[in-house]
Amino acid sequence: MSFKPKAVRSDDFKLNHLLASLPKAELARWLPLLEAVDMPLGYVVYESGSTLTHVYFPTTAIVSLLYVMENGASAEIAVVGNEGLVGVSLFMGGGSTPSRGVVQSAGKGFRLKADVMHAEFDRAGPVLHLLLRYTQALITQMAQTAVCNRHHTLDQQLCRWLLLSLDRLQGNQLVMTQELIANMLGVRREGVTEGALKLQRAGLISYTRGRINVLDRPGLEKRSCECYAVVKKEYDRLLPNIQAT
Amino acid sequence: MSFKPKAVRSDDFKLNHLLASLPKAELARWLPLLEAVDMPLGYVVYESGSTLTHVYFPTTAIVSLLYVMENGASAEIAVVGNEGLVGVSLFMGGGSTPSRGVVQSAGKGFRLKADVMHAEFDRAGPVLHLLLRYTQALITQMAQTAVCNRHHTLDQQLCRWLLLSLDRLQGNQLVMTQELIANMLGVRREGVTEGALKLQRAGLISYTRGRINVLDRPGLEKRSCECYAVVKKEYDRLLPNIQAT
DNA sequence: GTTGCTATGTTCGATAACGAACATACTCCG
DNA sequence: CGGAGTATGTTCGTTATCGAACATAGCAAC
Repeated sequence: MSFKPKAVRSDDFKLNHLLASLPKAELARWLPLLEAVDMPLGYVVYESGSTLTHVYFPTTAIVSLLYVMENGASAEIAVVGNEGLVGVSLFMGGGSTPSRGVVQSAGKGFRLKADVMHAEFDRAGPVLHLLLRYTQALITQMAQTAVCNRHHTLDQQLCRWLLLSLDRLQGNQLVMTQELIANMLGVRREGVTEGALKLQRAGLISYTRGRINVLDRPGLEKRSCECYAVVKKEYDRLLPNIQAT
Repeated sequence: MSFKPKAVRSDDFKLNHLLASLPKAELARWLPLLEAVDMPLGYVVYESGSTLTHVYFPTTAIVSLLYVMENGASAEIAVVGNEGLVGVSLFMGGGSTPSRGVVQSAGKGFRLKADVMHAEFDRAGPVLHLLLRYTQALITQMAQTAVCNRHHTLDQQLCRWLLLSLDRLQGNQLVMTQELIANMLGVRREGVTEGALKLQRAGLISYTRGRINVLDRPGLEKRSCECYAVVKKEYDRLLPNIQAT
């Protein structure tokens, strides 16, 4: 029996929408090179300023891109789940970026080595255009985060954030503490508690110790600011083959 | 005498750092296709959701990318001057973006038609990598804007904004009203007045009716939040051939 | 020089979020 | 079952910014 390096054997990769939408030829090239990885809560996918060694394609995990300031405070810039990929700076140029990628909801994913990614990108084929369209959608999310941070209330932003996370998960339960949410939004934990209480009292969610059940999704959308819809619409426009979970 | 379509005759294009850093071969192709344009204050380079017809390379003008909300409030996402280009969504994919590009400081620039840009991009040569590195720098600016909007005071943001604008101009005078600055930052005009007064009293700037003179640039940098330096450093890293004005 | 417009300055109460301190309550583990 | 650790709830004074209203002052056109 010969040694066989780890390779993708299941169809799990299809859970990632970018991987699922690859043309057959590229998929055939990628499959032997994709490495399945566990992405536990808090795992740092990449560190601010460090050279990226892989690009990650989450399937069931969610990764937050966040910036940590000199004084330790942080703010989320964007969130990436099964709709996308973590590490755009690898193919955009530079190979690093002044933010951090942290797993915000535990799960699995796949990764591809940097040199493989570069080679694929340099083929200048359909993969390039797919990745750039994804990056454009990510840019929209970042831009909208900036706007949202400027103008919208914590309550609105909480709704937006819950919806963004929900879109990247199966089911309607989020496993995360209010403390974690506060860190992502860059606000105090108490503020999240108050916001969550309002939502619970209104019957939109219910939660206990790190488990949030969304009971009324349309209700959340109503309470959210426009930012959620703007971003969602832009993802759908730019990546039309990629359906929501 | 045959008709000669308008073409670039002066060396003004070199004022734009991206154009100046083009390899000779690409420059030769581009020169006959570059169109010199006036960019007056308030000129809308592109509108939210509209299909881009050109990519703009400012030389002496500054363009703000901003998002206008449903209720009319606005917030700046990023600022582009002679270091870059307006209209990345044209080559990133989609051809439009949910923001608006507005001339924030009058001046001149050059533009290139969409189909020319696409053709250049598809050559997958040095131009592609240059444009993507620029886009990566722009992404950093957007991300940092999000962080800044979350955590920093109006006074700090005002300093950051003045410095960002100053970097994109020759000289040390900014021609813009406090009202305009307020619109860009997404704050009240009164807030800008108070911030500007503090800076004037501290001897860092002096101004009258839409003309701001920067007297002490290092002083401004000290009062600014870290965001300015982070963004500047990233531009320098990603576009090393491109010097500040 | 007067009139009108625009830019800047000033004030006041209202509000959203902060920072800190502390109270409760669930759940896991022994 | 009981205790430790963690998650959530509550309160209070403080601060930055808002929204609105109004005052001053430079500049331009007649």
